[in-house]
Amino acid sequence: MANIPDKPTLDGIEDRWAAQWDSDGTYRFDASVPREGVFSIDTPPPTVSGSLHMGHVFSYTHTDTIARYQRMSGKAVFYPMGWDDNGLPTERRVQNYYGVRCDPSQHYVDGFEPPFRGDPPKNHHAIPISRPNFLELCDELVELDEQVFEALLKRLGLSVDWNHQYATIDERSRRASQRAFLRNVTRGEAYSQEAPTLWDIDFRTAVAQAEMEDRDRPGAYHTIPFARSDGNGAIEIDTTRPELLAACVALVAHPDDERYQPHFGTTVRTPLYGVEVPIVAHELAQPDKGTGIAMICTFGDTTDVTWWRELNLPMRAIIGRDGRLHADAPDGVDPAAYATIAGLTVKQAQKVVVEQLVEQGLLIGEPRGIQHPVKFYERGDRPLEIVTSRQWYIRNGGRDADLRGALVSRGTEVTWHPAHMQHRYDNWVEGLNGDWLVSRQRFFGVPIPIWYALDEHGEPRYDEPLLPDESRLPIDPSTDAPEGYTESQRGEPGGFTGDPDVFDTWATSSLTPQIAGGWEEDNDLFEHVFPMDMRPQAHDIIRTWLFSTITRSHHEFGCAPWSHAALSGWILDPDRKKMSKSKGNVVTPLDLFETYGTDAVRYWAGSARPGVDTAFSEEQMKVGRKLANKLLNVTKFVLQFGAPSDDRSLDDAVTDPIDRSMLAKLDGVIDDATAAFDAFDYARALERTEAFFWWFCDNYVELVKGRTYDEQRPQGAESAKRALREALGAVQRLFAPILPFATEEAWSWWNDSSVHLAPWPTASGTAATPFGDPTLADVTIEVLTQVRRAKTEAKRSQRAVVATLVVTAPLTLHPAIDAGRHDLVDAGSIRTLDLVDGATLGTVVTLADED
RNA sequence: GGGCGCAUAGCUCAGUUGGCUAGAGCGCUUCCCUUACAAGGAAGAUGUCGGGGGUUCGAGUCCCUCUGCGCCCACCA
Repeated sequence: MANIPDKPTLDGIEDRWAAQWDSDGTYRFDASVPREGVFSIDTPPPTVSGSLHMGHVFSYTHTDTIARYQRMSGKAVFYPMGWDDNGLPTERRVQNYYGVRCDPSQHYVDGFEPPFRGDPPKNHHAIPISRPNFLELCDELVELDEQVFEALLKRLGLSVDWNHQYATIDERSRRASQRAFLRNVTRGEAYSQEAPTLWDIDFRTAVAQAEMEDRDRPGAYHTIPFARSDGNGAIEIDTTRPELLAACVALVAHPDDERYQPHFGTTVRTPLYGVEVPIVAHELAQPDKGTGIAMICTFGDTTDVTWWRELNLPMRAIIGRDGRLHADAPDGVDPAAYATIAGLTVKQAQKVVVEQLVEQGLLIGEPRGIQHPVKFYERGDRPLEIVTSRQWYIRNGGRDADLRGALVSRGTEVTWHPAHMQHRYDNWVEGLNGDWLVSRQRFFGVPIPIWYALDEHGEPRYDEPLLPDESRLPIDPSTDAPEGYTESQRGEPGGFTGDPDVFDTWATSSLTPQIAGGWEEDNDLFEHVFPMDMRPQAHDIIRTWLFSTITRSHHEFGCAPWSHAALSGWILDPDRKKMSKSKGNVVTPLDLFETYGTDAVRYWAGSARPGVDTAFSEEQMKVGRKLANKLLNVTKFVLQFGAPSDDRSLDDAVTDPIDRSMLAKLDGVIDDATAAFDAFDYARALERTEAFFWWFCDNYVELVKGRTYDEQRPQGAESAKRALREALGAVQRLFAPILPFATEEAWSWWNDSSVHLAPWPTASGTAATPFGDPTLADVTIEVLTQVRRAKTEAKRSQRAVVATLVVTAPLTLHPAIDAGRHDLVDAGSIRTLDLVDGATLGTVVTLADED
């Protein structure tokens, strides 16, 4: 037990207590507790690609309050920490940090030293290095970043068990990711397919539906005539992508469109290239768009893919993986005409094609500028193209109504906080239009653990992939050989080749409950924590992380991966706009921790209702600091009265009606806060606790402090001391989830063990006993308030003596006022108090003259 | 086009099954160095609960409708 300081302070308590919790193992998970006594959390692994920002502070605080409440409620809390260091963000950061870029054609250099470590000059050209060298640098930087993150999260006071950590690129994650995938393949839940795929031409990788977003971009309608093959005039189409004319395979109109019905089954010739293409009907064609008839290209957008597939149209692809037009003309296209655009970028080609159309009089009118939504990879800078490539997919219901229904149904096994977030999940799952593309043509990721046998011509046999035995995992098919082959057979006819791709980062992070829980690695642990109790996350990644995690759990275990999903909101600028990264980084979390104290920042976060977007507010942090400070001061004050002189039961010791009334009020607060935390509503628990706390400090303590000193009334003094300590202890514990540092500090002055391991308070039951009326004390306090008002209005000090106080009150209130009479006289410095009968509560205050 | 959320004091927000004159904090005004706290304390002013209609003895709360804002999703020629 520590001594009570003369001058309580919040300064420095974070480092002191964080170190203490570390050395005491305060938050260590006890894996011996049976599953029903465990509360397990599927902690979001932050992307380790920069710095922690206020969004992290906000949502991790919310989770931590729940973890702390559950721990105090007697649960063994499994609260691991993961790092998402796998994937593109890390690759980018490594490039920018070391001034290098990955070039798989380079050879490995032993002991390679990068040209820079941090901030290469702007004019520096990234030097190409081998894939293994690049991956080494990824590992190095990720290690550094994770140390910084861990320090900051400890400073935030997260009650994470730091013995349970993982990184999405570490060996255990790679093993889990590959194992889960191989099982998906074996059960037919994953497959590879050569198909048109959304493609980012800068990153040169395929992109999944979930990673795609719309951005408004300027474009222009070009009206172009297609000459009818029978020589009878032309059909005009509108297109925003004239550069794709060479890729045109058909024109399409709605089957009910009378304007075009006569033309279905006939053909036209493409301008410039002279390819004969059919006019076809499909209900996706919209009569009110443009001229009502569209050209189908392979491929301009995802609708083209649908048409191409459903109408069995030929392939005439012209866009390559680098975003440039293929060197050779596709089948049927006039090579001379195509040569003028071969090798150009999409943008350059459009310019050339439009010029050619104008020259040949094939552009009707002027191009009409519009703003229209264009599909982008969420991390990309140029519009997505669609190219054909072989990719791996995991079935997610996008092409199977039964599976889709099953996954929606899994969503109903989860309790959503707030409840309406489930709509977003349903909405997403029901709107899927393809399976989940998991392969990526990148470097820093979990390798796809597959080889392909090569036939006698050296061509891969994709229909018969070679799978490693699970005991070998993790493997890298680019350096490991499949069973039954030797490394010398790599790339040889009759030999094998490794799948060159890696998994999308979501393919691994969709397994966080499995990875953190020790799936197939520590079966005992896994049985104690899975399915998990809580998945906390932001609502913008319901369609990615949340959905993919449910999908993997559904395939592997046939259950939902957790019973609760807690969705946190966004941080908004004070002007209610979504907080931009740049702005969010101006005020760093560490600065705020230093300025206001960690508890104050947590108070701001904890004041936000679950799932509600919340304005960034330093004003709220100031209020939080005030609260934490008050808690220390009132603790010091209450404790200085000393411990009660005996160990009678609470019911026996607290005899004064005012004290019993206060405890009854406290009972209600404890019940409310407990119910709120059980419903994951930390904000409501905080609000109720806080309201009680200020009432306690401003009114109850002021009212009874005279009595605690009063040697004439030892029983009353004992009652007050005991009630004060009872309430203090409850309040400290009620605040502990939100303000872990200040409560621990205050608790340590009169307890030997951590407040965070103390039992969550329960109602004393005072409310059901004599004088256990929570409103009784309020009558006395109302009178006290009127006395205070009289002093304020008289511009006198609150210490001014009241010569006589006449209280008028209905008879029903007289017992309450008599009960508080002594305390009132003390607190108000009242010489004589007369109580008379009257219709309403009122007072006449006569102040004594000033000396 | 489909779905979801929000609208209460100048600002940020509570208001859980409908129930006394609608609450808190910040900000604002006045006063007080009072023995836990001046990074404090006491007191005070402030609202057509977005508009309209309905159910009810009674509606901020339930129903309908309109308006405004925000988010998610959608095949975007």
